[in-house]
Amino acid sequence: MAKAVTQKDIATAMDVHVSTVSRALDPKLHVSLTPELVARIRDTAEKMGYRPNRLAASLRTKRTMTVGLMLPDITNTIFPPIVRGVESILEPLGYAPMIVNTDSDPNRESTLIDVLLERGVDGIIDAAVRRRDPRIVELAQQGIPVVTANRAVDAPGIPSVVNDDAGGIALMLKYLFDRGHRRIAHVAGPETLSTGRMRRTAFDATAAELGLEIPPEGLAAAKRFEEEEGHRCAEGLIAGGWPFTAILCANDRLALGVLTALSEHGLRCPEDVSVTGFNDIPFLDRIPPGLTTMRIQQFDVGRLSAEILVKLMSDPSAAIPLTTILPVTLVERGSVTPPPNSVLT
Amino acid sequence: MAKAVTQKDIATAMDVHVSTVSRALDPKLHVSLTPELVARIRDTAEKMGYRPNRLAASLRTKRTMTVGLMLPDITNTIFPPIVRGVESILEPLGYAPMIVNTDSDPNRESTLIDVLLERGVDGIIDAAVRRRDPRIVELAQQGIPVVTANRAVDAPGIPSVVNDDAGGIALMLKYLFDRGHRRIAHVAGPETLSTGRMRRTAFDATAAELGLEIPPEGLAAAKRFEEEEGHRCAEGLIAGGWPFTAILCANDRLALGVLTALSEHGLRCPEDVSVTGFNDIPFLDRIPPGLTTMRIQQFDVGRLSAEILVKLMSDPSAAIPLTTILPVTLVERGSVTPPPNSVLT
DNA sequence: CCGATTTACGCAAACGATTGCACGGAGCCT
DNA sequence: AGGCTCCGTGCAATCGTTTGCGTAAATCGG
Repeated sequence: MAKAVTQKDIATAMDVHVSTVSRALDPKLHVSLTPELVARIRDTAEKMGYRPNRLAASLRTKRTMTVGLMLPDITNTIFPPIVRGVESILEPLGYAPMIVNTDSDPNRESTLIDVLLERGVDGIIDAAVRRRDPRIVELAQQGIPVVTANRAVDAPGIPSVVNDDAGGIALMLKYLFDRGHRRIAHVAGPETLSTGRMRRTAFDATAAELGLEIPPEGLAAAKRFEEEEGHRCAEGLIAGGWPFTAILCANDRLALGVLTALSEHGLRCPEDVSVTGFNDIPFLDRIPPGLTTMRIQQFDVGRLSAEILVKLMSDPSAAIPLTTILPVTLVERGSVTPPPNSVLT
Repeated sequence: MAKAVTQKDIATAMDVHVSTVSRALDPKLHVSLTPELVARIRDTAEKMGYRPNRLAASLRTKRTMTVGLMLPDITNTIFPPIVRGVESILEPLGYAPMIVNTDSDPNRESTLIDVLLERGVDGIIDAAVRRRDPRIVELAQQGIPVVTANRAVDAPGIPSVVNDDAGGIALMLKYLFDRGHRRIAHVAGPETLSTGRMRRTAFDATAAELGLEIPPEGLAAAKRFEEEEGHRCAEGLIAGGWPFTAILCANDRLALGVLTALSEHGLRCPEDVSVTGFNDIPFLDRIPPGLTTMRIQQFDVGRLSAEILVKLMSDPSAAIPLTTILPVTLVERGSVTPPPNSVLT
């Protein structure tokens, strides 16, 4: 930083007190000042190229106008839209997000929380939260504004903005059922994440509701939401020997891994096996056979969680919706057809 | 923030002066202190749950240990890896990046620079820079450490880390040439970006070198690096009537748009027209027919620009490589074959 | 026209950490 | 043994803004 112009410089230049300058520059003008003086101060400030020093202000006010945004990994395509959604609310209000990537590592997560705290963030949006996440719960209890995005923590009390995981899976399973599938396998996500858990639970519940008997060989659980895990799980399902006609996957990346595994085994999708995903990640429409999936609204997840955080930061005791669930929509593509020997056809 | 423990609290608790505490907590111990005292101070600090207040320190030292990272749009898949590369260098050194998205809008860019400056960033990595970008040049001249990533500005003096755009295009064009293509069209990127310009220039130069005559109808220029623009340009090329056998695109997204347009016109890739891209974005390998493209090393672009910025920040007069060019590698996939009536076949 | 408000601004103390300088005491040299 | 050096620590200013309080001058009511 070069020769920074300070309020004091303006004050001496105009022969008024620095506090007067500070008040004149206050956008909301909390104190009565001659409009004429305010105008003069403001434009000499402009002329002198004054740029407020937020650090000094923050030191005094205890507010940095910064919020921490915790992500598992920004290179995962579902997160950038969340970032933009958060930004869309925060930026106009003068807040700036400070983004960190936890790599889904609890140790890193803890370290990064410290980093955010040292920098004095006014609040945290956590999109990397795990179902059991004592550290973040502790923060919330200490009164630090926290909201989780895309995922939720098991402990109550922390506001979250999530997608309708349960509803989406139920809808998808029924969709497959309606098309004649009865032996439907499931590649579940990590049990440690609310998304993985919710979707798995919804699958089980809906299967029961539909009177489907899914044997253990029809269920596989991924350790991470990654293609390789989808691949591995599909291998397991195939090896299991249960003659499934469809595989409902907990997310798109798992489904992509599943598709790879199927084709390696000479199984075609959708002719031999139908496959479905969840999220509708970018470019999915261009990847054959066109994965039928559940579209989620990531931008809105970011937007709403930022809105809630802002409320929380301005009034810690405000009435806040504890859980906000965003609707999902089924997008049909080419990866689902009636099963080979459908009961319907 | 709750009841923050300060150095003064530690000082009174231990009956020493706050300056002593400050010195004891200094990781590099600039001043001689009894090791035993240092140890005692450090662990009572630990016990009391002391967390340094970086704001206060920054106010005094004029260093925030924060760097601005300017991106056009984080949802564009080539940028997240840059972010991670930057982070890989900065985080261990105690720096935190502050990410902003310019949406390629010069006004937003200028506003966001102010935001970064107000927050006192120690330096800026600009991956959103345009060829003509007076504001960023001005900053650099004022002595603010700046390095551009992935792109460069036309004015000299600002260090940049870029991919071998020229070499990559030359290689790609020769690759097509070697496979028998002689009528090769080009969908160029925006002239306002160094990447668009460099690639276009390299195309022209290499074509000349190979003795290819590319008529105006064989050249189209996209306004943005987006699918729709690729589509539009392809329409133009087709309408132009020049019987090209291949289209070399300035980047993958343009190429994807081109592919769409071709298929809309009943032209198959690669049977009727070969197409190539640049960047090798995620999932490209799974999109038919498998785009042959130039892989760039985005993580390293981020990593190296951060390394250079750090050097620049610690010693403004250090000898810095002004232009760092990273190698690119051709990845062959299915979108290129010899032309229908190849001179070679 | 005088006392009570209100208005418009100055004063100075914070916020928490850093750092040049001062200073008392211990150890060294001659 | 006296003076000098150096070592370890305290003192106080400083970074740039904000804000409670104080106080002159302006305004108002009667």
